[in-house]
Amino acid sequence: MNEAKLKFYKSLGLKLTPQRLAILEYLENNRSHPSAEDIYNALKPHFPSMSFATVYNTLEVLVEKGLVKEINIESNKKRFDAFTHPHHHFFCKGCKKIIDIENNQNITIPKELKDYELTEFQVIFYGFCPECKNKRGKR
Amino acid sequence: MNEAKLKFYKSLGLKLTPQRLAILEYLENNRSHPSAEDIYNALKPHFPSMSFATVYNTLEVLVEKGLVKEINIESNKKRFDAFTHPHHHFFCKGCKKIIDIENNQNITIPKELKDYELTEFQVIFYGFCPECKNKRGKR
DNA sequence: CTAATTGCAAAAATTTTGCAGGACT
DNA sequence: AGTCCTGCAAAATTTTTGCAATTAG
Repeated sequence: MNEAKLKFYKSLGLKLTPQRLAILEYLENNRSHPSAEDIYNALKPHFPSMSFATVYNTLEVLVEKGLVKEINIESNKKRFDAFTHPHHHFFCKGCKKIIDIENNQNITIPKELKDYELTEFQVIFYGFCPECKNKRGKR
Repeated sequence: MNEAKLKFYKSLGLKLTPQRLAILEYLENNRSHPSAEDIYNALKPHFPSMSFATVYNTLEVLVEKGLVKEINIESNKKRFDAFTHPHHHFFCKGCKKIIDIENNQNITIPKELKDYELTEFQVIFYGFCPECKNKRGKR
């Protein structure tokens, strides 16, 4: 991670512990939208003493600071995304893969939300990726 | 529940136990997108012996048969919706309320999904409902 | 009558919490 | 040095499972 980024993180009041940096870096280099467990498993070899609590604590802080987004698509499992520009997602119902969709979508703000405060929206596409589509065969 | 509906449910090969009927009816008369626990709590007074397993089993069957949809918006909690026509949702980050959005949205199918099987999509709007908006005050 | 469904209790999966010791600034 | 962070273990939350007893068709 470069100097500028380090400074930026410090400016948010974050202590830059090795574990925290590793989690951030892992997320930034990884567009697979990993779960807390994925992150834990990936980093465990490098930080044998690291605990789940640290992963969860760190993710919570990163989400608070807006550096990471929480994705709730897969049932009962949070997944995390360090790509924070507005974008959409495709969820494969077979292998649970999530891919980023960067198309612009022309969303109409519903009149029902007139008196609401709207902070963001996203489109989620569901279906089967090419591999899973083939595995299930024709129907 | 009327005759025609009962016949329809039977035609799907579903045994119509009192618990199952109560769950279905509760969902059909309720657009709050309840969780399994909400359903359990609502029906407990009428079926003191009913267990969580029954609620979960029933919901699973109803989802399989396409009578109910599972909604994964709130982190780590499944919610259920008997309104199965395609529609969108608003999620209040304050009180966790989910409301239906029935606007048509002109979604562009992304070219990234060319070789994918697309089964459905939905737009999720996030923000604060009028009550929660006021509670948090201006910022 | 038979297979499907229920209820119970235990287990699984994921996330949260309290606290003591340790590390970052 | 002081505060924030880590690691551990226990708890909390939600969902799933195994199995014996019951019930709908």
